Amino acid sequence: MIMNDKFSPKITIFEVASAAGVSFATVSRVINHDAHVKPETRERVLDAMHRLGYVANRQARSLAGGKSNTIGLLVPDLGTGYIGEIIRGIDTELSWSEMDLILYTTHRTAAKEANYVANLARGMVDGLLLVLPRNPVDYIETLTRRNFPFVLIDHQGIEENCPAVGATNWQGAYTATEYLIQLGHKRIGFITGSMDLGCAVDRLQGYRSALRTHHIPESPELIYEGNFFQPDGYAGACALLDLKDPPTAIFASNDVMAMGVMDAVRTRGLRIPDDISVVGFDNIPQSAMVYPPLTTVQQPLEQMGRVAAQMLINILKNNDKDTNRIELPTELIIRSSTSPPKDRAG
Amino acid sequence: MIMNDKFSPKITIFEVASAAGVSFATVSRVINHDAHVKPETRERVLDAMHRLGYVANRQARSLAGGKSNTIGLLVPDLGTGYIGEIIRGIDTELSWSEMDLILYTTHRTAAKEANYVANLARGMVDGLLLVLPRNPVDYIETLTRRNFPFVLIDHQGIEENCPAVGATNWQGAYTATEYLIQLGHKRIGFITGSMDLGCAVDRLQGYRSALRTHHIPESPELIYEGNFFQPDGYAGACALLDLKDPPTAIFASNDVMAMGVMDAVRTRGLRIPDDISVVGFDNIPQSAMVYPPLTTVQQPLEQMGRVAAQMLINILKNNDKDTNRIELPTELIIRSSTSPPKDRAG
DNA sequence: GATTTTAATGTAAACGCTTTCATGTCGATG
DNA sequence: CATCGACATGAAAGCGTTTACATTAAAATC
Repeated sequence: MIMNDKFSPKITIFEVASAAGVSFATVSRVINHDAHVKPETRERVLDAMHRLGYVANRQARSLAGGKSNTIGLLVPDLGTGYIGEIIRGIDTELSWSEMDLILYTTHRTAAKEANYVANLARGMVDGLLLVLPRNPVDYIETLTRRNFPFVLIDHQGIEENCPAVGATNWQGAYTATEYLIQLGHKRIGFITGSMDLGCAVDRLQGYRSALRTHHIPESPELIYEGNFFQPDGYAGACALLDLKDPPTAIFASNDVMAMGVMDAVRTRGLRIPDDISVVGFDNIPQSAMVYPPLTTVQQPLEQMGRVAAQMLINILKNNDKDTNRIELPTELIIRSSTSPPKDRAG
Repeated sequence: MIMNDKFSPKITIFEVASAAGVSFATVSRVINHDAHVKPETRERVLDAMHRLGYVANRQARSLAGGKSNTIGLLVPDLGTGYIGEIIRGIDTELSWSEMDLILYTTHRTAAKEANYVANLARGMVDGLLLVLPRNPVDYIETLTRRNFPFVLIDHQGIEENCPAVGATNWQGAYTATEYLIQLGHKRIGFITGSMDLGCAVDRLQGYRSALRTHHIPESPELIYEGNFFQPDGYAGACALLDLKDPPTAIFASNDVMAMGVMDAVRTRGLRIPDDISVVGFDNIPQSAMVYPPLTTVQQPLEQMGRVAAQMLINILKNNDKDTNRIELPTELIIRSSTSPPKDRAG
């Protein structure tokens, strides 16, 4: 039954009811898996529904039932594939429930973000999934007070405790930095992400801690503030390579910037990893495809989406208010963009 | 006004109406930009709405008005960034109208696709945007007969005439092939996409036509049937390079497969472009970032999304049934993965 | 100034469903 | 045999809008 045209004139519960010889209320009960329906009756109704090609009207259900069976997904943009991975996870998980997904792109505009949230929370959707929220402080408190279900994805707040899934950014950056140190690097450049994002802060902290642990003094000039975009990587690498005492390795806070770094390094006629080691963060699909393949810290993006969706559904179904922050482990993926520094190798 | 809590108890048109001292019908008129409202009254209502933080209930509007102000977007998946670009375009265009976007991922399952379409067309959405539809024949006819608005994106049907936006795939492949021929290549390998997709067929035809035009005999063994995924590129390249008389250039039907080709070529210890030239199709963001940067045929993905959204909105608003297939021009982007063949260059 | 048009607003009936409450049926109980 | 409960079903009241249709007020016509 692809699409039942013969019956095109709207099939409502009324039609189904009369076809099955019951009242429309009974049909509604069947739809909603109400226990108080005789199995035989249920069968008859189900059969009629099938025969007529009945499809429930979602808006009507929402209006009457007070829930939309829709969850809202707010993302900054869709450019990098980073978000795509997360959505894939969400989508997979949602396909088990009967929920629909409404997509909103904020284009990194904080105002738009707050506005969307305000509207959505007024009944358009039953729950909210917020990816990489810009400044959620604006609305999280309200959402919480209203008891409106939501889950933050990839946001480490300094704020209160609320449902969120993230990755162990600190740990990931720490491990990667330590790896570089163990290769023999002493001067390691770092390019930050947008510092208004918790994950960017955490990564920087991880880098710093690793240096501290290994008694390598931190040089402010080795830290370049970027914004998670590729040109920042390029600019950052240029700035770092222009230092009198340039780094032998550069750690970019995400893969996209790392690509920019690679570009800059190559432009200068330097080779990766022989002259400069490069490390990224995220493990987006193309990081394996660039040349040389990028050593990076893997974020379990798809899994993050999955887990977030599960959490939200759980809150929705069981009104389980106790779900809290979950951190998924990152993993260092060693590829070919890193090696011991030249002077030491030689 | 981020979110008006003081008034949290549901604000409906009734509340607004009494606050503005008018009947609720008038409020509805204001919302729907009805001409028959005195400007002064409209002002008063608008003011009340703003003060109370009124947000219209979408489900109710849909139910009563018969339209959902939502358009459905059906995509195969979100893995490659290819779709992301298209969505970006759609999203941009939609942000001007008041439409929402519901996202459905079919995971390349034809059955799921038909099913979604069936459901959606029954009132959940006002119109449908179908990206890279799998076998739309199943439902296009029904959709058309029902007069349900939809636009196909990136699908060249052999079928009847219906609203669609695509790219000049044939032309793009022709131009790229011709470029390789002009570089001096005589044996050019070709890796196809999924041949159940119109665009894949067109690209193959473009390749063939270019050969024919330049009187180069077509060798069946130089054509490898792929599926648009990276491993197909790898496998295809291996097969082609294993020929007794291997090609001096390989043209993959999309960038993702071209990456696979590059991988295979490097694995064999051959150099790009010195030993083998590689050309892709799509110009996805990472094609500029791989090494060497990939020569490819640019598809105006973002623009395709934009145009498709415009078309749909146009159909929706003006019931303009005359919109038809639009083909956006492709463009050959020459980067560093191509050069004259070795024997001739040497 | 009485009458017709037109503009502005109000009234009430859908829209398709969920859900509470009331009704009816049946087997079991005293 | 009358009574009680549990279970199955029906009836009806919303849910928050849109949209004919009806009404009123104001402007225009003669």
